[in-house]
Amino acid sequence: MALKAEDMGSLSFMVRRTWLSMRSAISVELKEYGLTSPQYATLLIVAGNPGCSNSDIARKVASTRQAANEMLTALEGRGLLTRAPNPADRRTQQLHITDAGSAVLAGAHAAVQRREAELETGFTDEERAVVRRWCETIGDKCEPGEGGWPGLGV
Amino acid sequence: MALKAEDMGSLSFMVRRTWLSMRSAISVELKEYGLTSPQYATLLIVAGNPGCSNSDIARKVASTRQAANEMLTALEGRGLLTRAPNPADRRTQQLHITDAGSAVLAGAHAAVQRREAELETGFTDEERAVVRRWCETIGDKCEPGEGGWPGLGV
DNA sequence: ATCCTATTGACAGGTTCCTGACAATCTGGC
DNA sequence: GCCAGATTGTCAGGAACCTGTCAATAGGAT
Repeated sequence: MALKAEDMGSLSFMVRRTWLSMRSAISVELKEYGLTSPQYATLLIVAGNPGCSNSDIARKVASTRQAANEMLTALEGRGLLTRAPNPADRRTQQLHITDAGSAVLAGAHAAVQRREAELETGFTDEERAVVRRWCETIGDKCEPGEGGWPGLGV
Repeated sequence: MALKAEDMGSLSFMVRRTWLSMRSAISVELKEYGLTSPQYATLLIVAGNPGCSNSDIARKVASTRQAANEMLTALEGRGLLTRAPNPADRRTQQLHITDAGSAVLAGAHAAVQRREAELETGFTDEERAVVRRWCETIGDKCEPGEGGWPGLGV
């Protein structure tokens, strides 16, 4: 089935709108945990990658070191994660989630998983796989320079 | 093929990263037109919907009236679009793209279409259709209240 | 040992989003 | 005609992104 011209208004427009919609919907779920979508995602990454750095976070979400820094500063300020100097590299800080952070994340994660599962009902495993491959591939191609990402997973 | 648990870190995380990546890549293309991705998308909507309102823009991109207002204020300030009172509804303003806006948009659109076509190489028409339907459906389900969007197209 | 390039985290200022609130207006029900 | 609820655009303040810049550090080449 060929796509109509007007369906191709803009790919990035389509993705942006999907993101803004999901962010709003997920924010409703996260509100009771005092988190926003980006904060939740950041805690998820740190929990899954103990010892990772500010730059690692920025790379994983395809944002800037500055944006990651601000996010981490706020989460550290709330006691949800800690930053410690990396003895092996004095430029770098190592991130670890705190007990408080883990507790918040556990509840938030369940809520987000439930809501996202709802959103994706009606799609087959194959369709879901196509979407994931599309997102990963497109994201890779957007990266400046060679090679891919450190993986789609958090 | 069943998806692995770790592939399901978070759907919204995946979409967010795709958006941030595309935004960055498209910004490179738009730079010479003095536009950002959101500005480009807004001009595209106004060009395709002469007379639409601030709230129409907000709905079409799934953002807030305030966000749309700020975007439009900036574009109006640069002479790329105009706002005029709507004689049929004194609450509402009608948006129209200017000649300067159309000129900028024409060049920008060609550049974005080219780059987005590059990004999507390697995907079949069917796969592209799956992604579009996924985005539209997910976005619809995120909307509070009943019914769908005013359409995916701009 | 020196030097160059790259990387890191942070600062400053700007853009793009948000929530909450408000006044003006519209619309439908009574 | 009146009124209640909804809609619109805007204000104010905050969160999440960005670019450009800088100092400190790492690592490889010489």
